[in-house]
Amino acid sequence: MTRTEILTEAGRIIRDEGYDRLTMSALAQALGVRKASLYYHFQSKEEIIQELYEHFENGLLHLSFSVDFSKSMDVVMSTALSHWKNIFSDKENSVFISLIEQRKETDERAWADVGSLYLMIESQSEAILENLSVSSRLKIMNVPLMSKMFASTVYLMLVNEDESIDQFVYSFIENFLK
Amino acid sequence: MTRTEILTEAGRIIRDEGYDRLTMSALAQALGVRKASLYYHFQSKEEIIQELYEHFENGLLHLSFSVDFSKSMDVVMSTALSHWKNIFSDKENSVFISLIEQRKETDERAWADVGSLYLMIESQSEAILENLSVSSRLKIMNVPLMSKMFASTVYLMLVNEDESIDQFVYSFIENFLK
Amino acid sequence: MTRTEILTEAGRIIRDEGYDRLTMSALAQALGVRKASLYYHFQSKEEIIQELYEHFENGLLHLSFSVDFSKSMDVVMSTALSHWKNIFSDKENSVFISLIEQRKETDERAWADVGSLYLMIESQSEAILENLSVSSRLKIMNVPLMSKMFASTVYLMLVNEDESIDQFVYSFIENFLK
Amino acid sequence: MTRTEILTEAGRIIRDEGYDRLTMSALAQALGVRKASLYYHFQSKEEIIQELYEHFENGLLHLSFSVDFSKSMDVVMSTALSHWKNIFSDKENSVFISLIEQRKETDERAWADVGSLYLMIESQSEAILENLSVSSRLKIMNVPLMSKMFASTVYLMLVNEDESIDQFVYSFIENFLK
DNA sequence: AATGAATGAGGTTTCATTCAT
DNA sequence: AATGAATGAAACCTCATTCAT
Repeated sequence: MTRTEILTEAGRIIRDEGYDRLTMSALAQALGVRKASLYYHFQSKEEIIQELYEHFENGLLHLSFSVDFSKSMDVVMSTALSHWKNIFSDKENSVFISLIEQRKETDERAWADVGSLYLMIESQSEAILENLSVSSRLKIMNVPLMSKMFASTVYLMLVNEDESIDQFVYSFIENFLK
Repeated sequence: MTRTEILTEAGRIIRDEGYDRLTMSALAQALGVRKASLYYHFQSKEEIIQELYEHFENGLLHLSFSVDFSKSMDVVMSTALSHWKNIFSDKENSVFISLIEQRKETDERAWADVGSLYLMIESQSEAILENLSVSSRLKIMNVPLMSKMFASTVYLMLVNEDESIDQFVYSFIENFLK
Repeated sequence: MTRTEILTEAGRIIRDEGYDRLTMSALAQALGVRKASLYYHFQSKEEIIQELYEHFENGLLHLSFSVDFSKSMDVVMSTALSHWKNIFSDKENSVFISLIEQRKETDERAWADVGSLYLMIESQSEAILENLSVSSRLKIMNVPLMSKMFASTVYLMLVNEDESIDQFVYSFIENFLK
Repeated sequence: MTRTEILTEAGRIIRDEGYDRLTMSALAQALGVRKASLYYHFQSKEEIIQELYEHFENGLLHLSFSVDFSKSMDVVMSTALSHWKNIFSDKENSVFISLIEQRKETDERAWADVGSLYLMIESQSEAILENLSVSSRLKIMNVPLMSKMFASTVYLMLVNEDESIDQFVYSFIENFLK
């Protein structure tokens, strides 16, 4: 059993059964190991949780994302959407998102991470819309305003695993494409 | 001590200290009462929580909201915004919102309530935008799309107590007012 | 089960089985009660121990002791000896003495109490010897010096339950009686 | 890492942090080694402790001590005092003394060792006082009695690291020197 | 000579709950 | 209407020890 295996299982429990079901007993049992063994790898339950945060903060929140703006608007938007959907449906990331959504009201770190996650979507949205607008492919006047609205919608749908997100994005394209 | 007093204090703890800090001990102590006394009023902790849900589902989620569309668009939107802000900043409601946000990943009822809450905002937004659009006061073509985006943004800002919500709404008005 | 009963049993365990055998499990079992019940009466194990200290500090260390110096030297010394022996053989006090002797190297409070206990013996010894000396019944020149030596010997014998303490005191009287 | 290094560090922990802080984990960590490594050198924690006892019983308690009684009383006493102070302040011995003082109520071996240690002081004191008395340099009649008192005082002061021990011995000399 | 990994036993504490009063 | 007292279950954690490598 490695640190990573423990973290993975801990994440799985948090996402599938809920944060408050993550107990050292449950974790040990799920790993087919005795409780005490967990303490060989981690000093405390808290350390496990902090490591989960760290792991994902260093990964998910620092993902870079490049778009080829020479492509048509359809393609640009589809690419972005795929990118986001992949991020949010990725097994590992979904653990993190579940964690911070459950803990954001209680744990300042989670709260900050929720903010960062939203900001990631918003800033990427703005970059895309800005570019498309500048290249006169979008009939949008107030880009920052539109970006905020677009990002909010996308963010909410991603977090809630709302499957109609594709439909929304296509609608958006249709409506604002010049 | 009444059922209501217990519920109020339980809500306060959930909102101010977090759901997992709501223990029968903490609740009793906060009420200046012994633990056992709580069981005179409620059969279990679960009953307290379910009652909290019920109380707010019957109140907050069924709030009706009427707008006087004879007023100018500014006034209509301002009124709606005030209405929403009042709802979300209301002490009692903030308890509920905090509860469902903390429990939505774990508790199906909370998940459903989060959905309902969002829907409330969305349907009211749509009604307003629809009306303003029909009366030609808004330059919006696709009202459902715009409503979704508007509602998502407003909802996120309300939940996060983002104080720039006024600014957002005014920007929106400026941009889409004919 | 009362607080006092718990304290009594805790003391008994410390004295008879050793400080490190005082566990909440052992204590509960000895009292015919479940572990959790102890926490109704005390917030923590530490609280039990501090209460043991307090109980005895307020009792044993503040014992007043009056001697009738009109009696003969034999009687005065016998009385003092009985007084001390009673104190040290008293069941409750022996618990405290055992506690502080076991903890004095680890726990500052115990260390201070050991000091106080010795001082009690020393100051009472000095008072007695001083009086007997002033009334010319003792052939002692340097009373403080002699008191210190006498008190040290008595203290060590009391703590170690050395049964030859009577013999020592009688020897002392014989030797220094005018 | 040698057996001796382990014993030294174990002793250091006992003296500086207290017997109950001596855990195999703490010991290993202090030695910059993994827990399991300790079991290469010792079969058990108990073996470490027994070895500590043995080591010091064979050393400290069997120390011989010779005095040159041709010197003046001042010198004889000063020499004895230095001898004792050196023993008790010696780093290695202080470990042992701390150990037996902490364990004497719990561990019979410690109890016996405390007795032996005291006896060492007492018998050496008696030898000195006897000699000085026989050679008419002390105005002491009952040497055994005086020795016991002197030894008790010295012992207590040594164990408690009472720095006024010099003052006490000088007072004693002044008072009983012929 | 050392250690990575695991573990059984047991430690303190918290929790929701019960029940006689 | 309230509570004093108790409790089973389970939480987190520590400890000495083992064993294959």
